[in-house]
Amino acid sequence: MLDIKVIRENVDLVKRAAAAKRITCDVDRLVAVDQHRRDMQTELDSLRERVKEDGQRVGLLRNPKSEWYKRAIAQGKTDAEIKAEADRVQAELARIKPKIKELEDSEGSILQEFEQLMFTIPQPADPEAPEGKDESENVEIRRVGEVRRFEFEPKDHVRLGTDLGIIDIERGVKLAGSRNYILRGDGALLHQAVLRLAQDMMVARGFVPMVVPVLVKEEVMYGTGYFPTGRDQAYLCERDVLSLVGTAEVPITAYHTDEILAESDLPLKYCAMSTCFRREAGAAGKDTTGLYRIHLFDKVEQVIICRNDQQESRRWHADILKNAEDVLGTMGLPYRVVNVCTGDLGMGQVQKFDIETWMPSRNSYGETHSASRFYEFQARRLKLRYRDGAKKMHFCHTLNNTVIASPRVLIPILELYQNADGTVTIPRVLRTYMGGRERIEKQ
RNA sequence: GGAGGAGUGGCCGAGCGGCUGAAGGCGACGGUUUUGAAAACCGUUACACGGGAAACUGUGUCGGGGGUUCGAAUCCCUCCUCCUCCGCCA
Repeated sequence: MLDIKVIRENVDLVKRAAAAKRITCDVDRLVAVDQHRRDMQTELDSLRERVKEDGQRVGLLRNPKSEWYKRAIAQGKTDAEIKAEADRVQAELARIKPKIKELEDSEGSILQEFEQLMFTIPQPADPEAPEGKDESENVEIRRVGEVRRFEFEPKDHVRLGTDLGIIDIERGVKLAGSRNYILRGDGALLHQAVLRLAQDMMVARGFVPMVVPVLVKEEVMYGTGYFPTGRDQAYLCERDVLSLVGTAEVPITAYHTDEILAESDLPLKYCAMSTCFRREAGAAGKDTTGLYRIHLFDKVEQVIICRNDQQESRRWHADILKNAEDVLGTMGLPYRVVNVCTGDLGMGQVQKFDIETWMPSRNSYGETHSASRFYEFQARRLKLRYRDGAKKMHFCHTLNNTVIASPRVLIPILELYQNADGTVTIPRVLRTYMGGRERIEKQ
């Protein structure tokens, strides 16, 4: 959400920014509705002021003990005259009342439209985000790690996992439909191992671990920017008006909703491991094989809430990016970092770095992490504020990044660490979570 | 799920139809005093939207929504949340 005052004064800029993001929104309509809304408020305010003042007068005129009443008597008015005046004013007010009600009703619908339009205006991208139409124009920033060359014919993770008895896609689909899977034995353990490793690293870096709701209220989805635009990507529990989150970013970022924090509280660093639910609507036929694009996965997410300062926000962005890179680094996985172009940015993101990890079966880097900063876009929607030393109120800045998402990350792990005999060597850092074992063998 | 009770400012807590955005206390902040600190005393201490260059000013907000009334924190309806008891379940 942007500040309506800023939109009013920068209509062209907002339009251009939306165009750069390839997001359609009706800025002109918003500005018109805003004007309408303000006119209406002015009118209503003055009407209400009158009701308030005159209503009070009625009370005083009807109260023989009031100063007003005594003064009127002193001026030579009779009780009957005073009563008549009270009746007159009261009758007049009674006539205004339906008019106010009528105005209030139309104000309601205008406010509603205003809010809806506000929700569709994207946060302008930062100048550091490259201009581009879609993900094909993302810009690679760096590559880290050696891509392994195989001296034998490598298997993809599905073949490998199926042969080892640790991945069972067929039965996953039997139970839950396409894009579902079952991990068993060392597959299940490996999944939990990477999550634990990631969480332990974050805790060591001062992030507060949390366990959060994954079924949340609509306002939380709106607040974080996933609604209304991304509504079709979410599983809804309509009977209860709750939505399953696609990431723990949602509940963590919304944690301090409606609060006014102290500047000294900031930055707040949180992480949470949670299950993530995604409908993958519109992705039919895309990435259909294996554990890449699935409806349900687990993820450790990191979120930072910091002061309203773009430079500081940038620094934390670099920080959370490094956290994720370190997780991949410690597991010895080769990856590259990509600066996401404007056309591939979401509603509220000002800049996003994706980390893509090398996946032999795809013969390319595949996205495993996504680090975004929002400036105050989410904070405005969530009313997430703080007071500075001079007691001035500001919206916070928010940022988030994946720490690890599994089973997607199991793709590079299994494929890159496979051996000619079909076994998989367990990366050293994961062994403590796997009973100290060195390899995964057929079960 | 059934029966009761309760939701007021950062916190505690008054108010139960009018001049109450809300007494009092605590906390926090600023000041006086002090070598410094404490104590004491004085003052300040919500948010949103609108108007205004600003000073300032109008409106709304006492869990949410609706209603009664000239006028509602106060009365009525409804929803939500929390507490207690009973039932059920992990």
